[in-house]
Amino acid sequence: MKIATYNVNGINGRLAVLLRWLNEAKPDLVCLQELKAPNEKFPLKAINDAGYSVKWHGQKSWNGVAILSRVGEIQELRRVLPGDPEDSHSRYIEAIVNNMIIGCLYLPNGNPWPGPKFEYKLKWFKRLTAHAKKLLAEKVPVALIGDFNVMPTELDVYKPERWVNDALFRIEIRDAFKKLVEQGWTDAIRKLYPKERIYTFWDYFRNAYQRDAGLRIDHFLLSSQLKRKLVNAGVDKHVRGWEKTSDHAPVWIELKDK
DNA sequence: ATGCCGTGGAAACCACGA
Repeated sequence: MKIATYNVNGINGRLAVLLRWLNEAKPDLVCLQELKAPNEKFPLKAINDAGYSVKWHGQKSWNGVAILSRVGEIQELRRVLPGDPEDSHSRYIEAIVNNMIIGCLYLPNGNPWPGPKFEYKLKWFKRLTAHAKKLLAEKVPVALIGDFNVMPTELDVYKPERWVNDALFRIEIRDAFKKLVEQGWTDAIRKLYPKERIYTFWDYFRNAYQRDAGLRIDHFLLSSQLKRKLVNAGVDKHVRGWEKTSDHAPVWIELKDK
């Protein structure tokens, strides 16, 4: 079972890149973020033709998340993170697939700090943490997957000192991530590669990709039932070098069947 | 230290991203 996450930065603008990568990597499940398309402009036929069924939650211009599967039915559980009826951003979708609960998320960016966007990010993180606790209490295989917009440690940033006042690296956000993980989640990439510099995002400008000036912000958090099955993980870094590509690269994990 | 690049949407600029 290969599960991937990919912030596509506009699913229609990146459709050729997405399809090329799906065909090459052949993930069984995929969590997508930043669709940047309203529900009716989701490229359903192209995704189906690539062999995937899909549940998605779009929004005009911004955000948008989707879960793709080529291995089993996607049983949607929710498309809103609980805790704020006023929140209109499409940043969360959750489903049962292959006897797992998959929570696909796009956490708010939060810049600039300080300000209302940063406060929204902190609140969203608290809501996620509360919901994550309930998911763990169900004692079933569950994964929280997506663009968390946080570099958990200094190992996850090319130049940590330049990012200390950025909303992706502010200590409040790193603490929020730490608190979430300490509920009992496993950061899959760090579990397998505790000391390596691994990035999942490179800015479009200043030749960030060529300089490998990257960030690790796309994560897999696994419950204990899935941690046991974790056998491999990686970043499809070369996809970031393709024409018309996203600023994120796809990230993936492999779980053994039993 | 910075939006230098790139998207979508509206309108030939703006909001937003990380």
